[in-house]
Formats: sequence, C-alpha cells, structure tokens
Amino acid sequence: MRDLPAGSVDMIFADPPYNMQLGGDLTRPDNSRVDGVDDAWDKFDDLKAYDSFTREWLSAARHALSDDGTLWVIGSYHNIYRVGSLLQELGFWILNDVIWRKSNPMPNFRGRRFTNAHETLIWAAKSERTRYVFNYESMKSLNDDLQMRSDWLIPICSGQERLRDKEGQKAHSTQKPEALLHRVVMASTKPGQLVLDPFFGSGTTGAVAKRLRRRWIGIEREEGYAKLARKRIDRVEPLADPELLEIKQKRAEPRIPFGWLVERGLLEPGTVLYDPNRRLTAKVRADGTLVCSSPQGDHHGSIHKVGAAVQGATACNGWTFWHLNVEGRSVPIDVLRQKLRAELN
Amino acid sequence: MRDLPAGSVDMIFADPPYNMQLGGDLTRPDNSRVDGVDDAWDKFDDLKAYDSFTREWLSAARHALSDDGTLWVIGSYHNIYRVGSLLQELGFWILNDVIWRKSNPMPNFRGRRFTNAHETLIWAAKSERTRYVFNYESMKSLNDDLQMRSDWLIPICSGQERLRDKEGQKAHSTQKPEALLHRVVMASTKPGQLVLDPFFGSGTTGAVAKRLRRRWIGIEREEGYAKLARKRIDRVEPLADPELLEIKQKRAEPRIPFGWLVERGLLEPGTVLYDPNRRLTAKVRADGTLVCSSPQGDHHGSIHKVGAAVQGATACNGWTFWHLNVEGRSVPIDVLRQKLRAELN
DNA sequence: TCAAGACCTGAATCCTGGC
DNA sequence: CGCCAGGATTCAGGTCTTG
Repeated sequence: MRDLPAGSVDMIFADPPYNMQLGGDLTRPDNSRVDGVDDAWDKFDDLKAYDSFTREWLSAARHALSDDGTLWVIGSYHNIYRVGSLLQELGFWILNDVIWRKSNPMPNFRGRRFTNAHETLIWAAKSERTRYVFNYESMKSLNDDLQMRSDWLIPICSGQERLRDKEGQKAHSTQKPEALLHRVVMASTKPGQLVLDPFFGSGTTGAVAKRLRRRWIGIEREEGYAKLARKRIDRVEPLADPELLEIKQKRAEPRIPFGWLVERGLLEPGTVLYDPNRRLTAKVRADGTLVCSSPQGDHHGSIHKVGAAVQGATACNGWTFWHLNVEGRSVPIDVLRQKLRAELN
Repeated sequence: MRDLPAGSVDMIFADPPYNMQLGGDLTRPDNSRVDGVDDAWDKFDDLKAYDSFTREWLSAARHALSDDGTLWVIGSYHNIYRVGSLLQELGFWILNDVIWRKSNPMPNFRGRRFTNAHETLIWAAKSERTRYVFNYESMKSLNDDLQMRSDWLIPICSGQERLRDKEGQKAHSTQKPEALLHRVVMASTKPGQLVLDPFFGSGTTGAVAKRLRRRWIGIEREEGYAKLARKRIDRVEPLADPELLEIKQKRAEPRIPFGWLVERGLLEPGTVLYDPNRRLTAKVRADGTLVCSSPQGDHHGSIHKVGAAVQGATACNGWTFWHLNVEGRSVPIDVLRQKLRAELN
C-alpha cells in the first residue's frame, strides 16, 4: 500500500485477519468435525503483535486514501475493538458502525454462548471534516424508500456463489457475500472511482467493483488466492448500460424492499421486466429502481411508481404488475419476494 | 466500587457516559480550531482522557467482580471500541458482543449517514478460563426454542415505561428498556446473585434485578438520579412465584448413569445396540459397559468411550449414538434415560 | 420427473468435575 | 495445574439421494 501514490484511492474495504488463538478441534453434536479457519496467515501471538500489525496497515491505508475517501473495515469481537480503537487514534473519524446480521450463521454447538450471528463493519472518513461520498438516495431506494439502517440482514456466502476447488472444498475460508460488498460499494463510491482492498482474498471486492464499474486494486499475499481472484474477476461483466448505474432520487413502498432482490442476486441489474400484456418493458437498475420508456414518455423510479406512471394511474402494486420471463413463462416478480421472504424467515 | 469487597459481585452491567463531558478533563467546547495539527492533538487528548477514565472504572469493576462473574458494557461507536479494547488489555475475556437492534430508532435527519439503529453490548468473563453463568435453556426458551442469537430486536424505552418529571419531560436522557436488562440478567445470573451497576442512572438495572429476585447495588453520582431510581425501585414487586424464576436447565437435572438402566431392568444384559447407520452392533454387559467388534478391532468400556472408539473420534455422546430396536424401529437409548428420570422424580 | 428426506457445512476465541 | 473420563450439544440453506 505504501507504494501507491498518496491520496490516490477513493475507498478502502479491508477484512484483516484476526486469529490469535487456535484451540483444539470443534465438533458438532453429531461428532463431525467443524472445518475451521486455520490458515497460517491468520495467526498472531498476542494483542501487542496484533496491534502493531493493525497500526501498520491502517496507517498505510491512510496514506493511500484520498482526503475525501472513506475506509471500511469488517471484523468480529475478536479484533474489531482493537481495529476501531486504533483507527480513532490514527485520526480516522467513524461515520457509522454497521452490523452484518447473518441469516444463516453457524450455531453454537456447546450451548455456552449466544449464537455468534453477526459481524461488525466500521465506516470511517479520513478525518472529522471531509466531504465523503454517501449515496443516500441509492441506499434509501435499496431499502424501499426507508432510510438504510445500520443493521443489514445478508446471508453468508454459500451455494453457487461460494468458490470451490477441484475437490469441491471451499477455495477460501472467509469468502464474503457479494451482496455485502454491493451495498458497501454502492453506498460510498461513485462509478469510476478507485476502490482498494488490501486483504483481497477471493476477490469479492474486485468482482463487485468491476460489475458496478468502479476501478479497483487488490493486494493479496498468497499467490494461490491472487490467481483465484484474477480468474473470478475475469469472468465478471461490467454492467453494460451506464444508465443502470446512475444514482437516483425518490421511490415508493413496503415490506421486503425490491432492492434486496437485486443485492441478493435474485434479480440481475439489467433484467427486463414486462407489464401483464407484454407491451412495455422496463429495466432493473443496480439501486433497485426501474427505467421504462413508454408512448407517454420515459419513467424511472420504484416498481410501484413506474407501474402507475405507464398506466396513467395514481397507484400500482408493482409486485403484481411487473412480470419476469422464467423459461418462456411470464411470472409476477412477487414470486421473488415470496422466495426471499421465505429465506429471511 | 473500590470500597466493595474484592470479588463480591456476580455480574456487572455498565452504561458508561461517552459524550466527552466527564469532568473538566473531557470537556471539549466547540470553539473554532486554529489548524489541523492542533485539532489532531486536541482529539488525541480527548481520547486519552476518555481512555484513562475507562481504564479506571474497568479496573475497579474487575476488582469488585468475582472470579466467575461476568461484565456487560453497552455503548455506541463513539466509545465502544475504546472500552472493548481496554477491557481486553485488562485481561477480560470477551464471550460475545451483542447487538441491540432498535425497532424504533431516531432517523438520520441530514441524510449523510446510515440510520444509527443499534447499540453494542460486550459480554466478558474475568479471564479466559472461568466458569461463568450462562442460562442457555432460558435464552433458548425466550427465543421460541431456537438458540438465542447475538442480535436482539428490542424497542427503545418510551410510553408508560419512560420515567418523566412533573413537567412531562423525560427524567433521564438514556433510560434503557427493561426488556434489555431482563434479557441480560436472565442470561448471566441466577436468582439471589449480586448485580452491580456503576452508572445507575434511572435504575433500570436495579428495577429488573429486584423483580427477578437478584440482589443489586447501584452507584450514581447525581443525587437527583439516585433519588429517582430509589423511588422507582421501591415500587417494584419481586416476582412472587419462584417457579417463574426457575431456570430451565437440563444440565441441572439429575445425572443418570447408563448402568442404572441395567440395574433397574430397563435393559437386559446381552441386549444388542446399533450405531445410527446400523452397521455396527454392541452388547450390553451386566456392569453397564459395552463390548463391540468393529473393523478397527474390539472395544470395551462406557457407552461414550466405545462410541468414540468405533468412530475414531475423541468424544461421543453415547446416549444419542447407540440405538435400540423397539418394535422394528431404531430408537436412541436416551429414551430409556428419560423414562427412568421420570420415574425418579 | 418430482417430492421428500438425508446429508453437508459455515470466521468459533464452544465442557466440567474429580483426582 | 494437568490429566482423564463422563457426557451434553445445532440452525439455515443448499445439494444430493431415494422412492
């Protein structure tokens, strides 16, 4: 990081290692063994060693970060208090801490503690008075027109998204979900800005940055992970239509925010939706809004607002109005909400 | 706190002040600053002053706390990283951090940040290896028979519960909801134990402790708040029915040795047991041990020992591992223990 | 082919008492 | 303190197997 020109980076996302102690094996109640994190890069002798490591990378990050840039750090109770304390000492100004609530955390097998169901992100500016980027309206749109809160419910990375090696084993022990990085990048950068991840790992930050048309730099010590990340990011297509990335204003309604479908990957930005008669089309944008051209003119906004506008009506339930092509059949997007709602219950 | 006998307190709940107005040292008037350098030094001084205040009360708390006691601290991003970092340095061992998710937080008015919708609690033991209290089954019951997670959704204190003065103004600016303290006290203490709150404020900790039949001590510098808290707690009635307080705890149930099943005739010597996949068999002997021949060799000993041996594992719960044929169905031998336990009650 | 159920796994500071 | 043995303990989501 020290090699980067001073102040050249617009946003930093960092997931520093933190394993200070490796106990014996943890087994599940059925006696199967939990495949924990035991990578060599993840070991520290004591608090002091961890603190100097942390101070070092944080000050390098501070050097690389532009004056108006922001820093995100993610961690758990093992390390986040040390990181947060040190970044305050280095002059960073905490804007929020954000809780990543995991919908599917690993249970506590011994019944000795609360299920560890979250991780903490700290979002900080370089100092108290800076003009940092916060795409307030995008966040609000992603949250169905309610202010985005500091607690985010997002599943851990598993299934198809999880990178695996030839033997089907997870390729990286702490791969972050793209939905998390989507929200981070959307919140605190503009298209074209430069994002740095100093602990690149499987490259989730780069993959999301590339898709959202941000520039990115990843630093990774392990050549194996670097290769993995390169391969992964090569397959990512930047969103083609710059309009889909435009940061917008205003939107409409309730329960499961439509934006979550986008974040969660149930709906790709750019997906085409149809009205019930298949006369009109609308495109899904990255912030969970739609764009639609109709004989009456162009419309953009929430699924509800655009649905109403193209009908010349005052109200519309976008969930039942807009349809999706699924294997040749037209299906209301509400099925995705139901799917997501089921997942989140 | 220093006046309390060392190790006399079973649990501490602390909501330390953090507005940087603790006495003269921490006061930071909002006067204009000369330049950035002064600003940085100024800030450093503030952090330093807050840190010494924190180190002081934390070490006093450590002195008062019994070796098997636990400490809870609640805070926000302004101070929680300093508190967490310092308590680690003092030797406390973090068990969980817990997120209090507010269902009704104050919105962010200026739209420059995420809505600050949570506070953080740190739960810590006095050191790494202690026998702290955690009422696992109580927490599980509170959560619809699912393990209690580290994120708690609880509304802020308002309405009837909020203490008000004669003019109808809130009597204390940071009154905590009793639901929050209820969960804290229920999780980490037993009835009759001693709870200390060194920043007593409106006395929520005392009110809940009294109702749940814990003993309590409150420390409060402001006489006005102390008076308020006394009045409030005087009106609280301890729960009359001890059963309401009873902590459902499987661990406290009488231990039933496997051999008793044989002694009591619930299991005949010579009975054949099976592993869950019905690949292996073991025979019950008159002394309550098993004999088992497996591809890896012969084994003899307790149900747990033999179960572990045949799996090549280091541990095994024999009660759930070994099965019995009952009318054609395979049933874990634990059902016999339950039967005997019922007979013995 | 489909539905039901078995099986696998995820950043985890994960037991306790007696000798 | 170390060692040993008894015995208590899991949720959600995705994939695979079976009928």
